[in-house]
Amino acid sequence: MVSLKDVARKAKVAVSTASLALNNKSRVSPATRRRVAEAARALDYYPHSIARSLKNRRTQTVGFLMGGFGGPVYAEMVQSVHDTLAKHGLDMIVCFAPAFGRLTHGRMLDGAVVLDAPTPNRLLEQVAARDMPMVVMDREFRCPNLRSVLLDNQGGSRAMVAHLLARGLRDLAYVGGPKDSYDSRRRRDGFFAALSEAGLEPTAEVVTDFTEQGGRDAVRGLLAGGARPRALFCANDETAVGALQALAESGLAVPDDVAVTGFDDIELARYTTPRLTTVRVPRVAWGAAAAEALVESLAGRTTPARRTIGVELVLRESSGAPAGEGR
Amino acid sequence: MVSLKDVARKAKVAVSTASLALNNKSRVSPATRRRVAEAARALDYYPHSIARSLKNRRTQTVGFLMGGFGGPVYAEMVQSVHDTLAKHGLDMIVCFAPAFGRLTHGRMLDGAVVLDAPTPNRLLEQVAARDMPMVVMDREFRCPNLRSVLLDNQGGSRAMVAHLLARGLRDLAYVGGPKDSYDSRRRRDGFFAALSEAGLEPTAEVVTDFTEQGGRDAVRGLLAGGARPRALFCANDETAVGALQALAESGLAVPDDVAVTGFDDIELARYTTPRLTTVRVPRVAWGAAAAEALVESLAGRTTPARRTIGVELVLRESSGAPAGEGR
DNA sequence: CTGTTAGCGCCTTCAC
DNA sequence: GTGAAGGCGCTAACAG
Repeated sequence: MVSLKDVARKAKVAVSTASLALNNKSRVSPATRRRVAEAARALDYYPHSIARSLKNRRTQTVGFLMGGFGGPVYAEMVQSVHDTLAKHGLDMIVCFAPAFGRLTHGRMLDGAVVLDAPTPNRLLEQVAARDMPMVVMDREFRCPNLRSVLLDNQGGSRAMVAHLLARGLRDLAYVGGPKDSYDSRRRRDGFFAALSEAGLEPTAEVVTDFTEQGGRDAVRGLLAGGARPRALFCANDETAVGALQALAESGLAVPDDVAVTGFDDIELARYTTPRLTTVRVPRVAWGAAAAEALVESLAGRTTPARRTIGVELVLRESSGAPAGEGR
Repeated sequence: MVSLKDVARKAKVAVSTASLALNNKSRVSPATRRRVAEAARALDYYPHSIARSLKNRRTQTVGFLMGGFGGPVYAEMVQSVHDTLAKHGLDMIVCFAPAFGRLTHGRMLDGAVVLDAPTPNRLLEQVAARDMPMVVMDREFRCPNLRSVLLDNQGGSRAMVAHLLARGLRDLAYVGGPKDSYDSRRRRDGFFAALSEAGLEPTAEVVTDFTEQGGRDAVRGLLAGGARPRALFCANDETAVGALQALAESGLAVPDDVAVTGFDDIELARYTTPRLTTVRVPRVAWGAAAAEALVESLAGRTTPARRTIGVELVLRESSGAPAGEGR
């Protein structure tokens, strides 16, 4: 391990001078600067990030707290967060709940992006109180050092309901997600609000866990119970995929007997039979916006405490939209 | 920011004593230990990881170098690597090529797992030479501080070829991936070896970029050129999905006119029409094995320089396997 | 058992 | 323009 001291010795200057020279800081004579640079190169010197961080009180690293990359929704978004941070010279460390406290409290991180519903507000408040800027993507939260970058889930649900109603469908069933998820709750809010504004009530409501399996089971149960909605509004695509399977088993035609819609626009949505009408969540833009917000906070600039990312309806055959649309 | 010094002062002991007490190190009298613990709690003290790392010369963090989480193959594997490392008290920092040198040279990392074909061997050698243990998942490499954990790509290809031949298919075309990918090259090796051992030659060979789009274009080209293979051996699933689309466009039936096989067993493979026969890559086991190998290296234990992870044939309808198999 | 001392590698006043 | 000294927060000898 070659340190600045070694470089200084080789260049026959004091460590401080070597430091200044390498960091282009104060005025150092061109001659010494060159000697130092040369010595550094000769020794293959590389600054020790940890030592530097200790001194600067900045690690150039931000954490991304999430529940797991498992789902098809996250990958692109995480990538986007990473890339955006990288553009600003920041590294990203992926962390799950167990490590989060240690990482933040230990000041291993300069800041964090959070997308993990189970994490309690209290923990976020604690971390924020220790003066660590954060951006949350899965809840509204008013607190110093904390900003929210959220999806317009309600808007998406409303648009979807409007689409279904416009197609003349009236008996809509809601196949929902976990109540501990912000996105899930807001999607539900939008659905119910839109429906009641139209003077309607849902035919049925079931709750699932946002998985394909969960969707299949829920819809099987629904059908077994004798319900015959004209449309299933599923709160995410994976659930909708399960719903399609359950309907196929029962010999019900989609969309002629029952229309099905999802939410997220995962890749799979273009491959189901029929292809799935859904709400596109702009994952790249979402992640980038979150990262940018954090960068601003780190720079000490003031930014809106809350930002909303728009979503977009994607019409395909599962809701009876004309074939060929929605690629 | 409350430091050990504050705790020591509050507990009326020396910093070193406080350190010992909190880390349960040397024998400290129960009374002092308690006083220190209490002071720490009262002050809401948390050790500063960076300072600790500087001293210990260990960051408890390992890097995962990859090309991007984009693809459907990576998510599960990365997750598995992460979880395995977490079990050993290590954090994982995801890094892409541009940041890798800085992170390793700056000793921000204790070690690294590498899965990124474009990264030159030379860089890995440099890093290894700086005494950083690494595990590579995408190349064979003999070098101190470096071990390989690889997929049995050849075995998978051979098994697949055997399956196709057993179904009586003879005119096989190879739809390959990028030549700079280790997995891609090995899959090709296995295919050609198995075929030539059977005394056969491929009908055609095309190269793609492992994407769906690439597969579609390649197969379109193949068909436009007048080729009429009885089976398309695609070197990954995404390519195979593209191939299925191209065949559908041409009105060719799968598997009756042309059989199609993939490699990886991504989720999508169960949803194509017909469902895709492929080689299952055990992503969780693969990631875990890589992580374990790194942990062993970090602990200074000697481990085999190379380990191979087995793969498994998954028969579905696209190769004419009886429906109902392969879930 | 506890305190004193000496760094880890770097950066940054502050004199010269 | 350059060097000496101090300290970031923590740990590990070594004394007492």
